[in-house]
Amino acid sequence: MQRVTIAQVAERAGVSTATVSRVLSRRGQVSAAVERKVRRAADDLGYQVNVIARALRNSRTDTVGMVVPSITNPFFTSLVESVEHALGKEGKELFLCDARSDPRIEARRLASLAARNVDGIIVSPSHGVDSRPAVQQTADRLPLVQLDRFVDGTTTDWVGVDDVAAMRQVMDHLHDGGARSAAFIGSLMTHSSTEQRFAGFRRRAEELNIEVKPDQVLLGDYSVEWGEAAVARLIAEGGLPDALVCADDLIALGATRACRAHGFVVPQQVQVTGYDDIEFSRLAEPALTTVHQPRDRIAAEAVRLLAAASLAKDAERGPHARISLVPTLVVRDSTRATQTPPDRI
Amino acid sequence: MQRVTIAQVAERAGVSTATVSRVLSRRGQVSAAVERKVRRAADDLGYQVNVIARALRNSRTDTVGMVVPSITNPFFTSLVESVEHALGKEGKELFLCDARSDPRIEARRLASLAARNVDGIIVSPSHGVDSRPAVQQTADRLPLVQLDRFVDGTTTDWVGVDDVAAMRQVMDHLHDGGARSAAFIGSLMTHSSTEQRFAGFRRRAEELNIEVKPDQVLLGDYSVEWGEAAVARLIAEGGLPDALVCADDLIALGATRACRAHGFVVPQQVQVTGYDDIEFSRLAEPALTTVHQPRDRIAAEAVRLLAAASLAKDAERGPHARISLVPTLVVRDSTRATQTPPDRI
DNA sequence: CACCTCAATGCAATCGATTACAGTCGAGTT
DNA sequence: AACTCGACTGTAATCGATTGCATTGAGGTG
Repeated sequence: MQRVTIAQVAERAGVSTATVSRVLSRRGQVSAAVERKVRRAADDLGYQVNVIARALRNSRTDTVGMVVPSITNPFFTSLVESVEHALGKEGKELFLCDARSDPRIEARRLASLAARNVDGIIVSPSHGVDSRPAVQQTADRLPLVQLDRFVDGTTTDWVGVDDVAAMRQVMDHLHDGGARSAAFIGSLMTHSSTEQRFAGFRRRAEELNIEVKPDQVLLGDYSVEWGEAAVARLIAEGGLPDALVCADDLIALGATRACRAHGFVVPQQVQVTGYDDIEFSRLAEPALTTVHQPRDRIAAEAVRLLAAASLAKDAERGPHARISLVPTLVVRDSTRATQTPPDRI
Repeated sequence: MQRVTIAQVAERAGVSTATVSRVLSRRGQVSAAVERKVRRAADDLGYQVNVIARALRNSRTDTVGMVVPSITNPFFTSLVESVEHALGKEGKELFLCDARSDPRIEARRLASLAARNVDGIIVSPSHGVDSRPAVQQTADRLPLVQLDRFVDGTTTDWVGVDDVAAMRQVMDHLHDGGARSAAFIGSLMTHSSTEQRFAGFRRRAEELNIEVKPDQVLLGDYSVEWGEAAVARLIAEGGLPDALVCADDLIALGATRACRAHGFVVPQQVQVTGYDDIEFSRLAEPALTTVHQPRDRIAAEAVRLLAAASLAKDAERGPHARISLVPTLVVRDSTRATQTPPDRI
């Protein structure tokens, strides 16, 4: 159970700990003969560096921390996977934390990551406002990149997609399919992502002359249940519009399900769109039209930014980057294809 | 950017580092006046312990490592969430790793966790045989609990569900619904979970006199795609049996989808069952009948075992525990309820 | 042959927090 | 008054790996 230390390897090889360290970390000059002896001894004893001790000395851990609002949301899960993959190429590891969509838990996680001397942090903040203190404070102490969502009024690097451009594509597509009225189902405006998506939705709706009744903008949270509840409410309060634009796929899946449960045919009577392109969106009945986020690109950019920030020490930190990538619309069966003759033109 | 150390706090408070440490870690006697001074100084400077240094000294990190085959599989994701929750109550944190279903990556992760001095490891091994060396080796060095799946021939603690009992429930239910023949769609027999589930399936099928054609046992992997492919193959090779018993929900979702795509009505013409009860199983069309795993219980037991193992030092490690919990069948719409008169009796 | 250079190696300090041990001091005992 | 006890506090060692500086010695130069 007790671990093998560098001192034991040194003794066995008949050299000093300094030499062992030089061999094992490939720094400094060591004669071939000694190198062989040391490696031999290390292998025999099954030596493994103590990452903790090394980290203390080097104040580098080769570990990046990541905090997401919810690990059960498939979008974040696959984002995490992409990030881990990107980090792997740099020989770094990922320390993943779930904030349970609670800014207080999020703050604890961030503090804990900082205390662990991670080399940098990637965070998708849980709340557009309440997450600010913790995020800003953490960003002051070490490299930090916000992903997908961002906190209002913070100055850190950010990588995400252009929600407004995405919504323009969605609306154009729905319009092509004959939609003349639409509802928006999102989360409370406490996430930048909902804000942006709603802004894009509203602007393009106006331009295309698609009607959006004030009481058909429903805000809850990112969950299947909320999608179901929102549709139930719409139906109870006067019926469905031509299209339901949802701020994420979970909501859209719930919405679709509720439509069908209430006897509405998707997409003939109501078109439904999602956002994120999680795996299950393709399995729904009907398969969901949604916005595909380029997760690998997002992850790669985030990792690149972190690496850059680690190099540029304190003083010389330049202005922060805001990288927004262009997402693509994935047309499936929950909307009407352009070819389909619209119902009422 | 540079961190505040205990020495700076000590200087500011006009005491020694020892005293500061005693105050901050609530150990040893310190007069009220001094305590106040120290806390004051610590707050003023925004002191935060350096977890790395503490870990080096104490050789405890209050961190548990967890390795799962795939973080994109919703079952594991929710298991992770449960574990994190259970650990939180003990003031411990979770370091999560994804093995990408590859025993080699898994081995690297395990080694890396050990090098980081985690206090214990929870692993759901990727492979029933190839994972052995790494798992056993790691278990020899620190407390380790296997979750859900386990590796053949290892002697470590394990927590999971009684797959055989679960399959008995599944088969009884299908039989009640009139099934007289069935196919099994699972992963290759490289996971203990598939093995156990198949064993339970086969045994109960015999007892109930349900026909299982040898070529209707299809083994692939835990994925939606495989479920789809397997059904396509069954149809091509002579048609579907009365029931499709799937080793997990992803497979079942794919299978259901394929059935419908080929014009088979579920559950009237084919009954389908899953395993795990992931969230999306309830959203499928039709909603999936599946086996619910008591994730919170599993997680709690695992955490308890780890804590126990950490206490009992080396020598006195008793025999290893194998805890199997009883899962429950969740009947939804992809099978025929008992009441429904079977088609052909 | 005296002296210099440079590769190879060892010594010891260092990272930051914890803690065994020792010293100080005031109050209580005899 | 001398002594004991215990509450506080400080000194310094410790965890394990890394690294600046010093040392050694072989080979080269004038």
